[in-house]
Amino acid sequence: MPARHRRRTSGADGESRKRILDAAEDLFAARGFDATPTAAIATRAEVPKGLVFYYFPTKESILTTLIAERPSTEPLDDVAGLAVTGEPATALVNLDAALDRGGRRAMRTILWREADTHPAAREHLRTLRAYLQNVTVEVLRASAPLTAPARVLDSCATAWVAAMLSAAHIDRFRERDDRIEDLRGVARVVTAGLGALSTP
Amino acid sequence: MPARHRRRTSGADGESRKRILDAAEDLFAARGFDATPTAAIATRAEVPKGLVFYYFPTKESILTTLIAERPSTEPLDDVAGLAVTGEPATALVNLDAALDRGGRRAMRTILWREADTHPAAREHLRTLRAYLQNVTVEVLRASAPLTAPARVLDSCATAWVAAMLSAAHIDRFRERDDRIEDLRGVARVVTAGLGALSTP
Amino acid sequence: MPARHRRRTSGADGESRKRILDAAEDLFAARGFDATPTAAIATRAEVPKGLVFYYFPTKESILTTLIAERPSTEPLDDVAGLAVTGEPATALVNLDAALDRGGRRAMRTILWREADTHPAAREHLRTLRAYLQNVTVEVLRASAPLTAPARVLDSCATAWVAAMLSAAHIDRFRERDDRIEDLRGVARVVTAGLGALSTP
Amino acid sequence: MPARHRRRTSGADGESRKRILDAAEDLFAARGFDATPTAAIATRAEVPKGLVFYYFPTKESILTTLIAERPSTEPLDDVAGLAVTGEPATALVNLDAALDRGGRRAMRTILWREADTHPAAREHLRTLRAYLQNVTVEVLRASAPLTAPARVLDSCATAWVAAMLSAAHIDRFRERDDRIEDLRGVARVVTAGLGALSTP
DNA sequence: AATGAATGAGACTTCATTCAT
DNA sequence: AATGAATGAAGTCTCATTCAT
Repeated sequence: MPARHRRRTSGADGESRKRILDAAEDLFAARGFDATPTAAIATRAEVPKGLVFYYFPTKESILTTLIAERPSTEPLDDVAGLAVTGEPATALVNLDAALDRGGRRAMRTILWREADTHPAAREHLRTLRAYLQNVTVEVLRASAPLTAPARVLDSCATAWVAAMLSAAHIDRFRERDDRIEDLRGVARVVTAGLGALSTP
Repeated sequence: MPARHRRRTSGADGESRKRILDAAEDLFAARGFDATPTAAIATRAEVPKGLVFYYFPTKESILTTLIAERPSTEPLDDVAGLAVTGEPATALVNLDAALDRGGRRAMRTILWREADTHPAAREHLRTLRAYLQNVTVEVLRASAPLTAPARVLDSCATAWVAAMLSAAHIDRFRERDDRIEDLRGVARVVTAGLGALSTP
Repeated sequence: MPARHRRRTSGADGESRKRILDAAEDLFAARGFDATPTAAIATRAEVPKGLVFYYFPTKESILTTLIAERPSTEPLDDVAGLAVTGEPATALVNLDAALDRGGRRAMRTILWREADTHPAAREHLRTLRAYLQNVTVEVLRASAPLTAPARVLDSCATAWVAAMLSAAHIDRFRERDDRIEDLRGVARVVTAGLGALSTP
Repeated sequence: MPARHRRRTSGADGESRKRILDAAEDLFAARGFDATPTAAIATRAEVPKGLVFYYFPTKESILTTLIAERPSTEPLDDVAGLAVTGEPATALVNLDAALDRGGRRAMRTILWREADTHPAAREHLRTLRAYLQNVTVEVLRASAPLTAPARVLDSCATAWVAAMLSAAHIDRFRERDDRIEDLRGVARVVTAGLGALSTP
């Protein structure tokens, strides 16, 4: 006997809509988009099946909405605050922590998994990468004592972004502590490299 | 009008089996496992639908077989040969090229996409990562003129592996040339860092 | 040209579900469970194929539901009323007629055919047999003038139940009239035996 | 890797044929005809799949052959020997034992299960029933001291055949000992009835 | 705005049977 | 006489989506 959904007096408007998106985010991340039936989304959201299609014309549009409305990383409002003058390595690690704090783990999983198939995800990823690169350059510039050529700064940022993304995505099955320890080491190497390639 | 398959008298042995695996590899990489119907595999392999299940009891087992039989990266038989004494940055870039040459791009795409859902893929990825880390350490040791503490070498390798994987996987939608240019820069930073953190 | 089903707005509640069970009952009885495609059930029920699985998650569950919901024999509400004092043979024949009237022929066919393979059917059959045995004992006790030892009554009931089941199941391919004629003879023998083994 | 069947030097001719029939008999009895794939028959017979169709043009013909060649009950060669003058009840129980000894349990299971769908099985069952009826009459006539009218003898035989078939088929899920105990009781009732309805 | 029965295309898989060797 | 790869029709089941209420 299917659990009747008592006519939800829709506390705040759009309450159901949010529940649907929440459910979809969880399920898409856990099983993948293709392997998630809309019926499962409705069940987990505790709304009737029909309501899903009332809010979203297609299953695809649930994904699109998720990508559009739920940032994988909140824009950092105080990049300068992350800098630690004279200790760029610490600053980099801070940056990773701040980004990790701000974002939605599930959304990142979804974005990468679906990037091959859904242009919106691909596009989002491109933007994200560029943003990370810029922020990293900023943090390094504000923290490193020396002047480095733009190209060197860029390469350092590329290395660090790769390390962060690797830790978050590729190494997502490893223990969190191990990943952070690895990141510290990489930060040291990158900033040492930055120092060596800068003019005093 | 369905293309009748004239009874293919198994020209070479295992010919059909190979065709099926080839087709699956291509399609899984292009659309993802879930989005690839077994019928599409049969069509692309130019074998009748039933034959797919003659060789592989389930769709899942096609994926498992692919992961077991088709290495994402051939083991490098001459790691030492990649070293360039005194020029570790060049050596690193060589390493990336060698790995890229040896492996199957499609398999890598598949492995990462399905890692969340298929344990076999996850396991394979773990092994791959460890292998890359080891090889990178070897190459650096053989190329760098100075003695670096093990921890530093490890961190450098971690950084480089992250860069290679990033370039191959995360940045797979960018132009190939751009990615290689980026890798060169990262190699320079990493080796500079290695030098700075080593004892002369 | 596939018969489009105009969207049947569930006239009476559970209407479609009943149609599906009806169709399944007929077809399972006629061809057997294994030989009945779910598509045939849908066609006969005049519902779209998908609806069958909306109501029943698996084909097996259609059978289980049938066994659970559709009695092969209605419980007799007036056993005493079947008794004919002094004429136990007549009473026995009455009993058979009453049971035959109350029950669903198709369900019995299904139950016996699937008993080897479906535990639910086997269990149901066991219960049915015990019920028939009890009812027969009651009818005999109420109709026979003499006092018979419990063991004798039991054996008479066993004989009669065997005869009824044989007539209904094993001899189901013979003419109905022949079977009834046979039953009358058996009733006479059994009650004569009962008389002979009773104390006056 | 499929178990290669070493080219059986076909010890006695028809060895494979027998193995196939044996396997089919077991499997049809256990799972039913429809639920038994020809591949399973080949596997259990330890012959290659193709060989099944070398000996039998269709799956159906395996069943037909089984029914034609493998009697569910061997014809009793010494019916008279079963009689026990003056103790018809004992004689009846002897008869059941003799029949049970002679026959193939599996074949009986198959025959009843497939009777609804396969005419050959139905026909065989009809013949079997008639045979049992005749033999029972013979045994009773040879054992009972009194002369009974033919109709009474017939009814007694019908009752006994029903009891035997019930015990063998309908009660096949009960304990064997219980069934035999029941049969003894029924034999007593039937012979008592026979006595009561006979003229001295 | 909300609901859940209804719909049918299509997915994976099974299997009797064929046939070149 | 024997073999096992090949074939395709058909079966069970899933699911996005529609729609009357």
